[in-house]
Amino acid sequence: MSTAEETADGQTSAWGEVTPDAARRLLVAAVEAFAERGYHATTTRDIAGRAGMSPAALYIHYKTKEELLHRISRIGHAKALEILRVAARGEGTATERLADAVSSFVRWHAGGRTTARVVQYELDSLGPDARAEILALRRQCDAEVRAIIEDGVASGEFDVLDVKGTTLAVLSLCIDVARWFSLDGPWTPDEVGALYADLVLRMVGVG
Amino acid sequence: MSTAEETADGQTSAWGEVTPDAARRLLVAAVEAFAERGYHATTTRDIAGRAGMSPAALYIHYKTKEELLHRISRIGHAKALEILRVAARGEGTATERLADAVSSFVRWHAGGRTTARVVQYELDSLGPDARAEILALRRQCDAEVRAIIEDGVASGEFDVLDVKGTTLAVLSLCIDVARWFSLDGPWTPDEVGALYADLVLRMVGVG
DNA sequence: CAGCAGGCTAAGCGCTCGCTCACCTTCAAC
DNA sequence: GTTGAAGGTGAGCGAGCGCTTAGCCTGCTG
Repeated sequence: MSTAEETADGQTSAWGEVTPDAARRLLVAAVEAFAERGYHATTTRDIAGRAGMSPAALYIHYKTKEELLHRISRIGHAKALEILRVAARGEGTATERLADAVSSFVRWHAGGRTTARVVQYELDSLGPDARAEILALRRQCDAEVRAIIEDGVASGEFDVLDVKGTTLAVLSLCIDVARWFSLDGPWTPDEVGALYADLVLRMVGVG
Repeated sequence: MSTAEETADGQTSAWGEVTPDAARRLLVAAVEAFAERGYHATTTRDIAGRAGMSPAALYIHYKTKEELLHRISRIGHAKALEILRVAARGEGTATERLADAVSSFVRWHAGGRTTARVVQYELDSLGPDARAEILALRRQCDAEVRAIIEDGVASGEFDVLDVKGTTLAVLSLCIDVARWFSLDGPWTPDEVGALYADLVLRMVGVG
């Protein structure tokens, strides 16, 4: 195995920042377990077992099971925000930037749906403080998409009745990909990304 | 209290078919608890407590905690399917029927989001047999929406590149309403229904 | 009134959970 | 070669879980 690790669903992980090695293995194991069964149905024994360690080893690197979820959520949301930022603040027309944002955001949710599922659906299992921190990142994601749509409306590219509602719908559509997407299904992440970019452009009145 | 019961989020329930009274109270309590905390984080003691009964009372009316989820899922999916059927098989053009289907489906997810959340997001907590039964209902929901879209394509009302993918996206958009909608937010269920019907018509190229 | 079936509870069983603790190994520093 | 920090284990604690059981009310039947 090289230094670039692979998760079960083939996504090149962004967990490189997590050290030491044992802590990263535990984190990756937790992502897979949480995605499969949900946070509450996952036991610390299961996580440690997947990482090839004893149950007690988990507590050398993490204070609680919830800290694992918190770390996963923060890193995952940071990655999602980065993807949207790059697209939103890139060059090109609002149309091009929106298509870019949607297709790359959807590709991330489809290709890394193990991570995305945890990040998007296990939020409520966090305590109030951690939850508030993550919700702040989420609001920033919303702001990036809204900025593109507002640009498009201002330039006359888009025809949108309700900017806030449309922004929410676009993000909602992308996020829900993590719920239904499967690599066994008929589409690749790239294909869903392209399809969704087209659908979203129609939603904002392009074409 | 009248015979028409109200859940915490103000939805007039469709639980009238559940008898006797104690069994219905337990079911409504379970819906609320599952929606708030998720199936695995909900205890049978919590459900019984919300229904004003002792923990043991639950097992007079239901064999297991999972049977509660199963019953909720089946009744909820049947209701969702009925909503789509009425819209899909009503009179009018494909455009009118699609708008009707989306707005009423979204209204159900928003107004009864307590129920909808359980129905749409706790499916994986069911055992294989129950899960398969519910997935069959879900496929019927998909078929109803797809039929409308195919009608619209055939009549020339719609311009759709990928009927299967667009059907999935439409349903996905509607379902995700249950995740984010809140009565404390800026919209009523009716408003979201109208907004989403407009967005979906744009997705299928009605313009 | 006695008999009894259905609905309910208090108590608690067996189990697994998140988490801890006493102890062991490895290895770099001196 | 000794030491001490870092990383790991096996055993197990207290708590809470889903679920059961013995027995108690209540109201209908004869």
